[in-house]
Amino acid sequence: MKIVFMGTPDFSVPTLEQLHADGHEVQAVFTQPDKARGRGRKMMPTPVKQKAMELGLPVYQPLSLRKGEDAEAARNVLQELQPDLIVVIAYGQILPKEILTLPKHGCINLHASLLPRWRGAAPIQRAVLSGDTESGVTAMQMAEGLDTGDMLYTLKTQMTEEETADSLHDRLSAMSARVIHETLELLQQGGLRPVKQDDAQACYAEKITKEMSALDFSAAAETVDRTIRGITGYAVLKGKRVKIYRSCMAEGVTSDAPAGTVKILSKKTFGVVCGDGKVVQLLYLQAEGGKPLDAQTFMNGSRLSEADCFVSAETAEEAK
RNA sequence: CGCGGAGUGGAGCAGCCUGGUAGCUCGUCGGGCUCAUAACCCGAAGGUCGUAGGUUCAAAUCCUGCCUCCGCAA
Repeated sequence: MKIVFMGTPDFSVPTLEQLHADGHEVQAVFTQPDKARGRGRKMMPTPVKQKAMELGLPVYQPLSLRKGEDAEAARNVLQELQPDLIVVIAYGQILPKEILTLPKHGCINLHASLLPRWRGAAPIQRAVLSGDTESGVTAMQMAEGLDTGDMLYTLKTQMTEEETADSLHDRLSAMSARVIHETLELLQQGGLRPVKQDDAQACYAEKITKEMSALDFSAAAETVDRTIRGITGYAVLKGKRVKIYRSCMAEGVTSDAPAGTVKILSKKTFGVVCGDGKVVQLLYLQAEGGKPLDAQTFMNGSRLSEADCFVSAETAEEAK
C-alpha cells in the first residue's frame, strides 16, 4: 500500500520500521520541525526524522497542518502522493478534516491506551499514575474528535507492580509495530470490523506538568510510589536535588518516623517513610550532577543513614 | 554565548577552601567461621587523582586552556 507516515518521538519509530519492513511504499514521513533542545540548545532532528533519513524516505516537517503556508504546502504534497492510507502515531499535531478524508482508507491512529480509557496527551503516564493493572495499544480510524475514532484493533498488556511509564512506553512502542502490522493485514483482507467507542467509559489523560513530579512525602506511600513510576519524582536529600526513577512499595514495612525520613531496609536497599506510615522503596535514582544509580550503588557513595531525610523540593526552596 | 554541578584503584563517594603519608562504602582475589549463605571475621591486589600547560622546594589540592559526563532550563 501507498502509505504516508506521521510521527515524532522514539515511540513512533518501531511502527515506521514495521511499515517499511512489511514492504509498504512509505511515500513520505511527516514529523515535527527540528527544535533547539538539549544542553547548549542544539538543533536536534526528531527520532522519526532520523530513522526516516536512515531508510531513505522523504521527510516533511510542516509547522502546522491546519493553517499557514506550511499547511497548504503539506496538503499539496498529500494531494500529489495520493496515499492509500495515512498512519499516525504520536505525531503531535491535529489533522484537519481535509486530510482525514484524503486517503482512500482514511487515517489510522495508534494510541497508547485501551480506548476509550485515556484519550489524549499522556495516556502512558496516566495509566501508571492511576494504578491501572492493564494497558495496551489501540488502532483507530481517525475522526475529528480527540481520539474518538472507531476502534480497529487492540493489543493488551498487563502492568506489573513496578511498572514505570518508561518500561510501559517501551513495551507499548514495540507493541504498536505489531498492531499496525495486524491492522493492515486485516485491512487488506477486508476483515476490519470497526467498533464504536463507548463515550460513557471515556476518560482523558491530561497533560503532565513538571510540578507534578515534586514529591510530597506527607501523601500516602501508594501515591508517592505511583508518582515516581508514572512521571518520575524529585526531592532534595542532603541539600542535593535527587531524581527518583524507579520505586516499589516496601511490603509490610511501616515506620512512625516523620514523612520523608530515610528507612534503611538492608545493606543494599532503602526507602522513604510516607505520610501514612508506609514505606516506598527507592530502586533507581540520580543526584544532581551524577549518573543514575541503583539503590545499592547510591548508598555506597552517599553514606546514607536513617537520620537523613528527603525534603520536598518546595520546602527546600523556602529554606533558602 | 542560557544557568549550574562533576571527572580520584573495577563501582559510588570523601579529601580541594586552609598545598606536603591516597581515605570511606562496596566489588574482586586469598584465607577463616558456618549445614549453608547474598551474612560475619582476617588478609591482599589494584590509583601517572580526565587532559595539556602554569605557579611552587613541593600540586588531587591554587591558576589557565581543552575533552567528557550530568542537573536545571528549553
